[in-house]
Amino acid sequence: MSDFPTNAPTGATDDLHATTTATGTVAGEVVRAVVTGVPDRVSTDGLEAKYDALWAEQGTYAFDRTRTREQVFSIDTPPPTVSGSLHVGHVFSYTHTDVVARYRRMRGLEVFYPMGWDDNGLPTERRVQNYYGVRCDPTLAYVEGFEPPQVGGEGKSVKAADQVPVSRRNFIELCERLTSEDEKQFEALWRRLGLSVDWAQHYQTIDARSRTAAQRAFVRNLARGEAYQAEAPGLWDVTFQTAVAQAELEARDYPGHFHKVAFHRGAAGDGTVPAEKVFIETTRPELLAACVALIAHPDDERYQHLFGTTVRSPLFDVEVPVLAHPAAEPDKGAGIAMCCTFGDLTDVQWWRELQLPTRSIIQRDGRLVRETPDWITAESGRAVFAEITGKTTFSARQVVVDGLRESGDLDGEPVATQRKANFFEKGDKPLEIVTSRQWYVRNGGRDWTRPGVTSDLRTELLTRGTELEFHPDFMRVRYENWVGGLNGDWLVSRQRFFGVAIPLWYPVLEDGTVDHGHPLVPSEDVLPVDPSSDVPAGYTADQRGEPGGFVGENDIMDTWATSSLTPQIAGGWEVDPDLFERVFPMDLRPQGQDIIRTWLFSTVVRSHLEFGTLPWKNAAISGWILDPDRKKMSKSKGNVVTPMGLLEEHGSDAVRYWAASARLGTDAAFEVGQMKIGRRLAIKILNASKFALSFGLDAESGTGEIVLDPAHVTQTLDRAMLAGLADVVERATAALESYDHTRALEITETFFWTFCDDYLELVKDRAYGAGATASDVSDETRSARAALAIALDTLLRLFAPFVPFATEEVWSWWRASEGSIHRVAWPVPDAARAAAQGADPAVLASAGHALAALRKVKSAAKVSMRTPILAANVAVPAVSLAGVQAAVVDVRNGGRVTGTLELVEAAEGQGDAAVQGGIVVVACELGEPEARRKA
RNA sequence: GGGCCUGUAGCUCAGCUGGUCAGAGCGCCACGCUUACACCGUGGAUGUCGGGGGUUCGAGUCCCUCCGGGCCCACCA
Repeated sequence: MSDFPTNAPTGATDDLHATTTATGTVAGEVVRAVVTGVPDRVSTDGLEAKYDALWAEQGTYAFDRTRTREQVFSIDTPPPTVSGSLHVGHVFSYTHTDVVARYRRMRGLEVFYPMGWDDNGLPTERRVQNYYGVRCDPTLAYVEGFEPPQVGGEGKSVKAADQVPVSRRNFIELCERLTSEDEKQFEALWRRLGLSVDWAQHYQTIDARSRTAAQRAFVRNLARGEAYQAEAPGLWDVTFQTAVAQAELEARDYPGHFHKVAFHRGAAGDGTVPAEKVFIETTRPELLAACVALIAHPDDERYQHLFGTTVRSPLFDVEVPVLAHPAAEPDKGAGIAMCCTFGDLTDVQWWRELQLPTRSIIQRDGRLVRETPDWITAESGRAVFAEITGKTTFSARQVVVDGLRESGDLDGEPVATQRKANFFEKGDKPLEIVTSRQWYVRNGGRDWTRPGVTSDLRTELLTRGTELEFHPDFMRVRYENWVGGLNGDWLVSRQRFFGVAIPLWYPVLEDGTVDHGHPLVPSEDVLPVDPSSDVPAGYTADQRGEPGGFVGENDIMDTWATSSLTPQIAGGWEVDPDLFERVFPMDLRPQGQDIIRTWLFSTVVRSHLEFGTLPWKNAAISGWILDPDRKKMSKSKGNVVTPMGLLEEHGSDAVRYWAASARLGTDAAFEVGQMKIGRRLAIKILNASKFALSFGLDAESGTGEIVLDPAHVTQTLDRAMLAGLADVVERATAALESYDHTRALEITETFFWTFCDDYLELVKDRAYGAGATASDVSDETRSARAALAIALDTLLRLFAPFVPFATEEVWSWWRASEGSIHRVAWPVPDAARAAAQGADPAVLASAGHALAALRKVKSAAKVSMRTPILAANVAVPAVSLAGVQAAVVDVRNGGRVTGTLELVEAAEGQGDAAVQGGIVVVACELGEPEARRKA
């Protein structure tokens, strides 16, 4: 990918931007809207394609990079893994982000909303291998114009032997080729969902810009002493044959057996001490040959006499010391442990602290070494080992256990046990511990303070955690637990082939050995480099691997080493400084809770080390999608219900509604029912809007002018409705400000249904203004029409972040000249409140209850709602009486009361406040149910 | 073993700093083709707010405890 695309605003986008400032109804000004193009029959079908195209054409979501940092709201969007497939969980969480983006945009902020694609890492590597039938071999040279042996080996894996080895650069090119296809599909889905992403702002985690950023960050870490290499025992995956970081660990149940094994203590030559068997218990008897000591707790009574002496191992007959160490737990196993190099991390601790020798027998492929080790000197021991050389740990265990049983050193039979073992999250064999040279970046996992700084890095990072606003707040605990529990620095090197290379070379000394201690570092201006093909400064290509020459670092970086830089990559760090200063530090990082320890934390580390700041102010954490049976929705199940299928079946607004109904940080059920409700809401918005805009239009053309003039709103009921709406605006805004989109939606939705069911029913007769012409309407009619238009204007804006397609459709019927609704201002309560003239919102509630009471009579009488009421006596609680009276004309119209409507104050205890606000129809005379006249 | 979240009508969930908080929608029942909407409308029924203690004049709402569900970390002898 080339340089960051610039977005010089076009004329069209310029106009749209201009409308982001508060104007019209939002500012309480008079707006004259021309209604055109309201369809006879509304539908949500096809809105996605129609408006996606329009938004793209008009650049509705294009980022205007003339804005300053204070005017920008920047989002560090999670780059989805393109080699996987999107599932409903993605739709869910990305919708949350989009709601925030749309809200902030309407608040007048210029939203920087990029999209990245994560094509780094093992899933892509495997997919490229199978798709093209190749594998990456970094030792090979780049081949210009390489064509893979096959294209489209989808689904079936190609045997390693049949894969054609290619250079890393060729492999990366194939990756980019393949993922660009995936990206098209992903983009199509996101567009259909209505994400207001600026599609000009996108990146791939393997593209040149990302590789440059990752290498630049690493080189700078190195220069500041934050990156270092060390030769040390570490967790190792034998399947993938790579080192694994703490963050990639997963503890899983793993079946094993306890073996009670005897070590032998010989009798003292002078006969003062008798021969003794010392029993240990182990689940890894195959490591017996790697034993370097037996270790018990210093206070353990049982072993006091053994400390400082030696014992001999069974079968191999190797002498090992018995030592004391507080990490030994007396109540575990036999209380005395066999320390091997290396069975687990405790062994590493003992080995390090007690300065034990290294006796490694497990190779990087998970098999035992092929040569019998020299520390086994006894003939019998060497003979036993010869039987297990080159075997897998599993086979070796069989041999050793059989041998122990035969020699009588196995006490009893192995006892089955269920233990926890560490696994690489993508692997299926327990991790081994092998010694290797690796690169690390400091992350507070080990004590470290920077030169000239007194604070410890871990403390600094914990402080950053307190500065970051987590939504919901309790997610911070996960960050703190993780940072507090780190037990080592961040292992960033991986012994894989596909990924961003560690940008280093090493000198080869005259004797042919590689001098890892003095890496050759590229200057930043030549990045990105691939050390396997590029040549360090001052050397020539033919010096590669030669004495006096150089070798390239073969390792690549952890995928998180790139992903931890997404704000820098998307923001154009060092590539586009002008952009970077307008968007960084970013405002928001949305992400899943499962990657707080990886993505979130590593991004904080990188930003802290490089800039001494947080990478963003807010972190919005979405929950999981659960199956109806309350289990986390599995990938397989999630793929059965494809996101695109969902959108096609229910409509994007509907699916968004379902997603937006779930709070941040809370798991949500996959609920088709919620989507149906969302669809209903979208359709209701279309229908109610069509109705609210229909009054006073020219009957012939269906067009006309609607005047949104607060001064026209003179009637109490209309003012009360707007007073209620003002409260809704205030509360919904407060909710969105605190990242509580669910609440904002709920508040708006509740009001909207009241607006439809009660207010619209109450005022429609008055709004029709029977007999009135367009130019000559009564004040009452004009008031209803203005109130309807103002309310609709506000409601559409409130709904726009959640239901972007239906609201845009309605907007297009009467406000198209103002551009997209998604670029107009978010409403403020003041405008509606001013129009309400201090009216009490309760008037609408009271009138609505009165209407409901009248409807109840008809419902109970099983007659149509059109049935006229000839006369009625209605008891109204004192608190509501004035309100009902103030809107009595509308109540009569809504209830089709043709005769007398007598309102009396309800007696104490008359009516139930929970039912129609306590309003009771005491007596009622129904007219002829005209609905019965069927053709 | 440590920690976080969660348990409210059949289902999905609201109930914010303790006092109309016992709610919404779906589903269910009955009715209704009303000049926006049958992809609809109107009305109705539904719960010892997981169990048990406690604080309080008063507790889904605070405290303790137990039980159930989900998740994170630690635990590899």
